[in-house]
Amino acid sequence: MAGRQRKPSMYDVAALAGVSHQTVSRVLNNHPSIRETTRAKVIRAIEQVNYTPNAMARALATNRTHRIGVLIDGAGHYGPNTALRGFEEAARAEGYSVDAVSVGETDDPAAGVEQLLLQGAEALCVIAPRIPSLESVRAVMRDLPVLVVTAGSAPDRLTVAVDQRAGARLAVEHLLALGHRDILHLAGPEDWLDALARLEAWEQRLAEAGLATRAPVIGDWTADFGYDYGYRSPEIDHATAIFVANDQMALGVIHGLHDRGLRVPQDISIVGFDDNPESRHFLPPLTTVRQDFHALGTLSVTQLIAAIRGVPVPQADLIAPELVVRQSTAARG
Amino acid sequence: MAGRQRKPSMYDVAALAGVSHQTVSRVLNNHPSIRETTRAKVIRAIEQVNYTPNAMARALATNRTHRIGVLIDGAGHYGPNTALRGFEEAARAEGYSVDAVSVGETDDPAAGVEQLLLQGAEALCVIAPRIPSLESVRAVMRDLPVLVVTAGSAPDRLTVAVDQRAGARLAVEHLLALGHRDILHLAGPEDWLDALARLEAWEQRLAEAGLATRAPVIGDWTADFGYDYGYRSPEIDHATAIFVANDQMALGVIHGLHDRGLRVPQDISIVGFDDNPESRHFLPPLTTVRQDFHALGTLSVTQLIAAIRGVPVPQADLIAPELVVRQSTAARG
DNA sequence: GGACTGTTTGTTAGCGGTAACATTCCGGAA
DNA sequence: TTCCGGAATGTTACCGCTAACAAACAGTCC
Repeated sequence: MAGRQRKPSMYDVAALAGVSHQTVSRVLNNHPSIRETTRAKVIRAIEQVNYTPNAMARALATNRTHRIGVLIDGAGHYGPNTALRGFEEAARAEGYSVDAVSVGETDDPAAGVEQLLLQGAEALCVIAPRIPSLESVRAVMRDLPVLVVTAGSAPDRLTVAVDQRAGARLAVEHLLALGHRDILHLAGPEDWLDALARLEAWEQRLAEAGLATRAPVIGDWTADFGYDYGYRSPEIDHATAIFVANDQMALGVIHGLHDRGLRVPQDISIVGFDDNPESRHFLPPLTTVRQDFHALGTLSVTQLIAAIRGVPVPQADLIAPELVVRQSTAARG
Repeated sequence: MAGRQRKPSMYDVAALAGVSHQTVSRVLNNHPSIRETTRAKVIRAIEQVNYTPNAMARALATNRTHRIGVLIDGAGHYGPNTALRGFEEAARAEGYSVDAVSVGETDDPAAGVEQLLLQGAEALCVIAPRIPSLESVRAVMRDLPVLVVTAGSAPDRLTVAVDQRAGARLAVEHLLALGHRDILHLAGPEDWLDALARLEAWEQRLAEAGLATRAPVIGDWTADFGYDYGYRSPEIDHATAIFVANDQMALGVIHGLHDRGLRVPQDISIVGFDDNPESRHFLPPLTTVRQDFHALGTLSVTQLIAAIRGVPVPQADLIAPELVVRQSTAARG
């Protein structure tokens, strides 16, 4: 009801400068045919009344909001959060503002999408998506550009991703090269595409090496889960290495193994995924697969803005991940 | 120029339902005097054309955006990020959307504030502020409600905070009780109010105990910095305990001490601050001070919305932090 | 039956911009 | 001087909604 205090409008500026409101508009939009003296007058008036344009009114008139919606899963985790920061930064540099909605396990992603549309998003970006998020976005794909930041094939939509499969293979190959033959996998939640890709690549690489794989354990990304797994899981007794789907769980696994009386890497090797800034300071420092999350965000903006403009976008190559070898892995004892 | 595809408006709905556009508006806003049959007709029409209201137009007409701006420092860190999630969640529940701008070390916070205002924020929240952010917000305090999530006194503005001083005292007292007398402090950046509060409380508590304090080292919140400090700092030779300003740095410190040949807690005790979800899985698990960041965000929303409505807001009490004792601290050897 | 309620609906005028068209201004060519 | 054409400015309409007022339509009461 109340309404905030009214701010000066173009008409106030126009009156003060002795011109029409449209002239003020032209000055603001750098229209070519404005006399230099007029422009100066207007600018002075703008400063005098401390005018700022009203983005809502402009959006209404132009039918352009310059706003990009981001639906983000697991915003509390390092990877998604870092990607979001990169996205935000790049978008701002291009004159777009971003409207981010984070969806948790229990939230309905469709509600998030709806909110983004209500706020007038011109395009949508889905970061680190779980399958439900993907589906809730499918319905709007014909109305506006949608980009998904994730592994997984995508014939119909835009995608930007670090190559999860390649990353997982790097991890497994590293362990194979060290002589490990019984390599377990502690996976991420099964409704996360990235988790799925890592799991599949692990299975596949082991199959290629002619090794049997045991059923992976499905975790929840948290260190707590990792601890439980490391402390209790019976299968660990027979294995010499574990490929863990993210660094946080890996930290927990190391802790759990420690409490169980197993030493890393002497008794068992651990490889993580992501390369969080903290991972190099675990005890022992964690061998892991680095992904450039920030670049992910930046690249997403490039693609989405091209799509908004209607420019044909070359489907970006997958970003290559990188193996970082530290002390949590060693040759099979 | 281009403009997205035009979506159906109230007029389209009105025409289809055979009523005036204003009646449609009334249905949408739950105006009391609408005949039930009419409401049904309108709702059916809304569904038929798949109408969604245009938030920009509504904002223009009402001069209300229902948007809250958040300026966030250190969005990459656990604490601020978690607070932001809590804030976002609570705001959405109240029917507000949040526009978050994250400012890094090098960014100009004033630019962030300006963007938030341009987007029509009705109120501003500053999370985990460094001093420059606070100053850039001071200028707009008379135009709209501003709330700062931080320690530090605040006669003029709204504040919500975990009691940093109390937290730091808990940490120091714990160490004193264990018999430590030479307690170092690795602080956060000096332009962070929270870091400052922790540092001052450390100094003060030691002074009260009649103990001398050595000049604290100023860190940057990162584990890398903590490692360097733990590995190299000469003063550590004389100390038996270190109070570290956050958990990430504490992780690095433990690593650095380890590489230096010092054992935690046998040779030296470590207390952190924040209680990140990972901290209980450090080796050794970290004794630290827990802050409820999520509650911080929720509480902020409550206060800001009250302020927007013009309701007098009782200045909230400081949220009490909690000491979590784990294995990184032990009685003085 | 007519004036008097209150409920339900319609009409009109903005909110603050931009787009499209109309107009004025000006220097140069005829 | 007159006329022309582009540059500079003004006018009007409209984007999609809400607020304020006006109108129509009951039902009540005397």
